[in-house]
Amino acid sequence: MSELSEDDRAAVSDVRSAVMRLSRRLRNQRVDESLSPTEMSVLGTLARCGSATPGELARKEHVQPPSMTRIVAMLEGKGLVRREPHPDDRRQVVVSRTSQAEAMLAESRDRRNAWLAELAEGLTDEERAILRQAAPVLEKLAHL
Amino acid sequence: MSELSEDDRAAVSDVRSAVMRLSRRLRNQRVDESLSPTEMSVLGTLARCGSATPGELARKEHVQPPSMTRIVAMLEGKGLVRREPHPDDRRQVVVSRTSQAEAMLAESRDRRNAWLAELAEGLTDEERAILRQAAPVLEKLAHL
DNA sequence: CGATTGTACTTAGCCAAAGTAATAAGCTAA
DNA sequence: TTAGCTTATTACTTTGGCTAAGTACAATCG
Repeated sequence: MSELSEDDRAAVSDVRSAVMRLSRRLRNQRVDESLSPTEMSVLGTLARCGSATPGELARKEHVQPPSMTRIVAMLEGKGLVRREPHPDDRRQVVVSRTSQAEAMLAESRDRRNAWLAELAEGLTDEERAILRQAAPVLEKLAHL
Repeated sequence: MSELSEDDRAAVSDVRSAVMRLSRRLRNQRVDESLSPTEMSVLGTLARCGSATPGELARKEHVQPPSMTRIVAMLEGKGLVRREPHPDDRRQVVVSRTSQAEAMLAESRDRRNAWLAELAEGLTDEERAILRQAAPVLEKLAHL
């Protein structure tokens, strides 16, 4: 395995504290009041995967199964997600988005523009470029 | 203000979900069992600033003053922080680290190496370079 | 000088989100 | 067929923020 430089150590330490602060702010300044960031994230995952069982979703989101059960129940209550019996295994459940969820996601994407624009004001073009590069790395880090 | 590209929008959206996932993992996989990431972050801030009042710390960490009061109380209870009266203004309090905190931080830094090394295995040199660049941008984003 | 207004921290109580433990139902393989 | 594993769920707890209200002190205005 590769050795870490002093700079790497400092960077990860900085990323760590920045991530904690950002996560707090994202919780408060969420664009859609009715959906927590995690619920939003689950809808995003479903957008990529099409459909999945609660267990799969829990693993992907790095959340315990009971939490995912709760999140799915919430989303189902809001009509954003459908729970269907698994064709082969009657223990399992298949979760998929409803058309209402797709409409909601589209609208939320629009509303997010205002917030993103405001956020982007504080960054230079160069910084935004760095962020574009960093997004997939953070994504990878989150799944490691 | 500058307009955002489609890529920028996608990047910020990805950063958002990655940050939420990472923050959850950081909460669980913390190196020191007895200290929450926020408490750790406060000690780090104190390491940079030397000493500060609870209000200053709350602003730096983007937390409400009552939360900081509780965090400082917790740290004081563990003997990691000292609360002294402000020399000029008897309303204020000056918080500073104890030598025990410095020892703790040093030990934690050592222990973090194992976790960092494991984490680094999954990243390429290029990705680590991106992370080094991204750290200050995330920091800036968290304070915007 | 005294009253009013403002500031800094604290206390008390609430809430959201995630975790653990225990349960129920269903699959699988000896 | 039964013993043991897996999946989802339910019930309860923990954590870590928040707001509102309270206390003590400072500063300012009449």
